[in-house]
Amino acid sequence: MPSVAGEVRLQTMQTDMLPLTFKKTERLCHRSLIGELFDKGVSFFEFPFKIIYLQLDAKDSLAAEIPAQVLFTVPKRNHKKAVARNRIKRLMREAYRLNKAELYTALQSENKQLVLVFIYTNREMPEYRQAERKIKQAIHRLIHDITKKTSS
RNA sequence: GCAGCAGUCUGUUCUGUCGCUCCGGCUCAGGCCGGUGAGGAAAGUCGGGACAACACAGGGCGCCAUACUUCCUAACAGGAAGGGCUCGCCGCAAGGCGGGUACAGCAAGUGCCACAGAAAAUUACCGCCCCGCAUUUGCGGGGUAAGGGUGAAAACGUGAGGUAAGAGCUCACGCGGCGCAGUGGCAACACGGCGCCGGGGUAAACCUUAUGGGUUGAAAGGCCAUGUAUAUUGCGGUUUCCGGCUGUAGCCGGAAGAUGGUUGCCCGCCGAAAUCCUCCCUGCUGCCCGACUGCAAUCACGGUGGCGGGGAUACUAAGGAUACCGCAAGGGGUAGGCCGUUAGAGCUGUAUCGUGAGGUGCAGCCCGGAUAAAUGACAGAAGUUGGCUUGCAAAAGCCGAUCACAGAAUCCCGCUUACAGGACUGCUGCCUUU
RNA sequence: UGCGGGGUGGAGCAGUGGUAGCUCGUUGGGCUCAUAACCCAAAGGUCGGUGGUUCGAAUCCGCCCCCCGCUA
Repeated sequence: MPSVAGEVRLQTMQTDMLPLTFKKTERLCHRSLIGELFDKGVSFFEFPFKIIYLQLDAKDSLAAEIPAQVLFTVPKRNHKKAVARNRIKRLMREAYRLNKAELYTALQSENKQLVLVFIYTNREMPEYRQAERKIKQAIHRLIHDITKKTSS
């Protein structure tokens, strides 16, 4: 029964410490911060995503209790129709929302804050499951990068 | 029943889990509860408005747009009804039905009409006819536009008269145009009558006529925060003359009137802005002292205004200071918030008026408001549809389709374009049954 | 959001109603021992699409598609 399996999966995730919400404070809305991110941020590819992130040093812009602010974007060049762009962004956001807990705990343990952007670079429409897998991989790599930087 | 054409409407639903936007309520807070949430095209940005800022006595020219009539509308290049023209089908015909239509004027002027052709608009190559000279084919002058050929298009058509040959030159019938009055119609127009005329096409060629049009767009605009921009620099100016009143400081009227403004140009018109007179110390008092956020932005310091007190200095409009007005130049900085912003040419129902687009009345309802931009993801079920299997059929089972076009960005009315499938209406044709 | 410009052989561009052209490139031939240059010749174009106006449209008009640019 796939329905039961799906519900079980969600219930197990609910038992985690962090809730699965995705509020406005977790999204990157500040114009100048976005500019700074694209200007100075570090980037890597996890096909079909390009991820750019920037660690914030002082607590200048973000509120203290928020570990990270994120932004999802799809270039108009690859997807001409607004419907397609909206859908891809929604899928990305959903995958991030369900898998961000690990990143948050890692950041809190390192006492760091982060702004990051996911850019969808493929011309094809994504499958949800595939997108979720790739975003998980990207988050793992992100955690790896952060912890390595602090240790070195 | 099927096909074609034209038009109208609709365009997936339910359940569970986890989420998002806005609104309301509760909570010290994390958060919780309730409600709410894409389209017929939200698209293209092609018309027109609302709204906003700036501008604006008025007239002429220019520029842009529109173009059968009447009506609808806030308005439109939109729509409705009607008329003309045209195409298709049916019919022997009269006519009927359906589709299309940028449909004012070339008979106001100017331009253009390749090639061909004599000539593309004051035509004359071949031809026909007359006269003169040669008397042989021909040459010269004139008349003519019926015939020939060219072309997309050749100077009303047919017949008769007429003539040297011919020609609307004349006549009959017909076709078309203009004018006049008549009948029907609100009108476009239709019908028949009289008179005159026969002028090719092209205005999606310039143009003419009529009508309309201020410019810029929510990145408008308002408030707040930040910043040295009310910065700074240059030029010019904050009047002159006349008359009257009169308290001699001004007031009233007229003329002139810089830089300028008025839609691109011209005329014309508009067009005038100001106060003060040193500095220091001190008391009381008012205001400012971060928009947002937040339960809360206070006090003090500092700044500034008012009313006082004290001290020093100066002695009166020559001048000085600051301020203001217009034009030109002008490097950089801020990149945030709130309002505008969603109750509206609104939606639903109903009655009524109208052929119709639509109008009016009554009742009920509140129905997105985001801003790197919410309206979603997953799972299941139903529906639709395609394929396969079973079955005479009805139907059943399995597999598939992330199930048409597509996502609000100030709002509204239209137009245009995209659109799986489904429903309905009208007309035409064919077939079947009665 | 508001607006502007453009689409013509393989490439870059002319052509504003009357037979679609130029330069480079391509192909064939010549010249040369050979290549380049040079000379001669040839091929190659639904003029972005689709309707309309006109005797006639790349050109004029409507609608649609695509590309580029400006506006913070």
